Amino acid sequence: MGHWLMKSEPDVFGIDHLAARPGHTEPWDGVRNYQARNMMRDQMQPGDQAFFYHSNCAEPGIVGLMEVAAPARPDPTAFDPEAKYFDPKSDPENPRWYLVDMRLLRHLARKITLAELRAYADGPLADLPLLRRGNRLSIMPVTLAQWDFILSLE
DNA sequence: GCCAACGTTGGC
DNA sequence: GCCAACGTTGGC
Repeated sequence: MGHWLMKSEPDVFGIDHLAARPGHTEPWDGVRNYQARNMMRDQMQPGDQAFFYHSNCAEPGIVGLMEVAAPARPDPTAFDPEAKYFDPKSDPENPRWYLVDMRLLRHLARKITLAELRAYADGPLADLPLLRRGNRLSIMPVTLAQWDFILSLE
């Protein structure tokens, strides 16, 4: 089973938005980065778990746990001229963008902030992409050791 | 709001 | 294939 970290801006789609969805499940659409797409399309499997990370907000951090609810599929918003993330170069016959459906497992008992994670950047979290300078990946792999360590902070 | 870092685009 | 220009991300 794989482990991941997925960013979302709480003002746009935060953990409470996910909690309010039917089945606590939502298509993780709008990802328009090839590295992130490749991870969703090629590596993420149903049952994989992911941290829900709030980005671009006053206190960024991990706020919940999710699981992959269904295998990757083409992102339909790429085909919709009305959609914010419409991409005319994505052809339904040869889709450019993919998504996975994510289900909320639970909120964390407390937010584990980016500042707190940084305290371990020279230790157990040395290789966590989130802590690398200039990191902009919205989806990234987390090793089992990193996963367990972060959860132990809760 | 600022701005560093990064990915993408497109001219050549 | 190079690389400058541009747009976006995201912490602060």
